[in-house]
Amino acid sequence: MSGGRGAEAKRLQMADIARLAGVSVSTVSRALNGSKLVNDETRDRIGQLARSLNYSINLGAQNLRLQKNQTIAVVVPYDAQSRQHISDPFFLSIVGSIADALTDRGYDMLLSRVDAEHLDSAAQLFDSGRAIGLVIIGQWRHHDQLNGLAARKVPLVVWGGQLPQQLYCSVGGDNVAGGAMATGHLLAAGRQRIVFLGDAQLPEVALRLQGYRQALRDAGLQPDPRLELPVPFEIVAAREALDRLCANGLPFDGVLACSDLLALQAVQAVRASGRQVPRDVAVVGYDDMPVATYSDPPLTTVHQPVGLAGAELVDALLALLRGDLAPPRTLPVRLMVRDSAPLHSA
Amino acid sequence: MSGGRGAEAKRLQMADIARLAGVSVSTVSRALNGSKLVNDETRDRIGQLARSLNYSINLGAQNLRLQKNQTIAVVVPYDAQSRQHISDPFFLSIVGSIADALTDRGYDMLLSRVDAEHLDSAAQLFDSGRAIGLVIIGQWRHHDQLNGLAARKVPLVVWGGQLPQQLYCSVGGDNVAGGAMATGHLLAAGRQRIVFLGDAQLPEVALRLQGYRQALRDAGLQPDPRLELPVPFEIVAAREALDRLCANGLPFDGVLACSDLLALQAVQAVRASGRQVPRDVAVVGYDDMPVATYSDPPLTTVHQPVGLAGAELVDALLALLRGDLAPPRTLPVRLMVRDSAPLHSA
DNA sequence: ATGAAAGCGCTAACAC
DNA sequence: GTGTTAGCGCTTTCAT
Repeated sequence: MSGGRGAEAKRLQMADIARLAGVSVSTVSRALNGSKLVNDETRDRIGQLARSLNYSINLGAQNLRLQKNQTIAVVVPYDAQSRQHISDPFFLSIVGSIADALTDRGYDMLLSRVDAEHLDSAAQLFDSGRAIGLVIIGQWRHHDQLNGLAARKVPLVVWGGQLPQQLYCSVGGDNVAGGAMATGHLLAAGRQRIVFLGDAQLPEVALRLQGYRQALRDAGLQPDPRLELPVPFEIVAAREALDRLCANGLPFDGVLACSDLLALQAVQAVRASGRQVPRDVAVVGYDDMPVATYSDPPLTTVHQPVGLAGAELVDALLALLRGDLAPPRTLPVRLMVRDSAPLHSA
Repeated sequence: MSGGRGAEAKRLQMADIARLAGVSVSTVSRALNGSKLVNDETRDRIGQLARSLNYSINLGAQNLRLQKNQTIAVVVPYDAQSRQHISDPFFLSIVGSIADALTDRGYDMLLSRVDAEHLDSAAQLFDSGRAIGLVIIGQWRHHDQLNGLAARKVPLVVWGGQLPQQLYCSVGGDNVAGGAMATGHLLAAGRQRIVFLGDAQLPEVALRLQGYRQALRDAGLQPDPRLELPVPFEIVAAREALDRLCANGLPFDGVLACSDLLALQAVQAVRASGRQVPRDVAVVGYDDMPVATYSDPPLTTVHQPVGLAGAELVDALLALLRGDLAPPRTLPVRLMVRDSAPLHSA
């Protein structure tokens, strides 16, 4: 044990059970694994004994011997520069969803954080045999690193957008459709100058931006680069950028934000500049986290299928591990229309 | 294209590196562990080789040999009856906080879900050597089971309330103070008939209820049992209970809810019954999740030190593992006053 | 400075 | 049916 001398009794092992039961270790092993080869009476007796002593087969040893392992690593990257912690409700929800899916399927989940600039360091979890596969939450700026891992045959699945030249399996919401849908809604509500909030260096955001631009063009409008604001996910910095936007006099009457929290910051910034939501500026969020339904105003937002996400990610990874093909998967999103951007403004 | 045939490529191991480097496994082992006994040149050469082949020491085998393990299990109980998943933002946040603390200290985190009615089944993670210690989120209805584990010397720390006759180490917010603080605030705001929302079978809730009652008595009021509503954490069922409360004609002008989401359900139920918040009914929440600052109205709520929680839980567990004493710890909470229950009503 | 060999706790041939 | 034995991939005496 790494620590724990203290009150710690030496851990019980199979040999102890064997001695107490008056049989050999093999018999105990067989008994505890429910082998038919062992006498019913003996098996029961050994089972009882083990249970009464809270003995449980050492999984480390068992895995080593059996060359198996049921652990999947779930990797939540963090921003090393801002020392940012896991906090965005969306990441946390998706972790919960994956935890449920893995539990249902009988796998263990190792939750791991890695520097977003070195996503490929996550491979160490696989190389060391710590986990048999990886679920990585987000591509961040390192599509290339993920491709590198896939080229090395590291079994991984990534929550994120589907990109050209992609060697790994991604599962994500339909970001292009989401961006287009949200923008289309704002346009239908009569908004013409729509701000896009999000760092397009992140693939998911880039795809949403693409949908946004397409929707504008479809409406005969020319995207205005000044309205595309590369705010970070980090809330405080985002707010500052928003305040600058509101202060600089550039007119806008709609906002499409790449997360609900970002959208709510936009609401506050707009209000701080003396305008109203949705009257003067309609705001659309992204993710549809619980906060969106309770906020003031409730957010029109693009719903991401978080509940499904865990199962899809896990099933794709398990397919990969079986040697099956796991094509990237784009999950449907839908627009939840609420008061921050109603269809018919008052 | 999602590459990845099955587990084809036989995993690299130390013997392979040894062969390629023309040395013995012992030397490779020493080299990779930075032993001074091996020639500098050889060590570097082996290091390079290993790195270039993405070889990483098999941790399962290493742990078995070294009798060590750096894995902590974090257990998030779930309600088996309602098949409820990890969803309350508070649980998710605290998991994030623990993940950060464990990462900082160099431990791995195994995220595990167990049936809340069988918390003691979490011990299996320890008995099987899967983890060297447990962090359990919440006592639920099974203080007794947790005591049982502690009596068995299972190294565990529990997020929850401090109870009499407690054999295990708990870390939690000051629930009595939180309940009293919130109630005192409502009283100071002139509210007299305050509903308490929460299932007092859960120790944390029971302690908050105790604080609530005490605050009432301190104000010369007699707690009215009809105002103590044992709503579940589960949102839909809670809402139904709230609607019934609003319908049954029992007058009340304040609400203390045991989570922010519960508080927001209360807001909606009150509004659905034709009354206003906070004018007719002031509402106080618990936890101070992000939703509380953005909601309509922003919630007055008891702030729990989630950021601290992870570090406190982990440090307590590590102390236990060192054989040190880990006394239960009650963390300070504070009231965040916002519009759902202002001090001075309009 | 390096190698051979024993063994961590377990399972699975292969005996009997 | 049950015991004996040989490893799973690694570290570490103990030799050299």
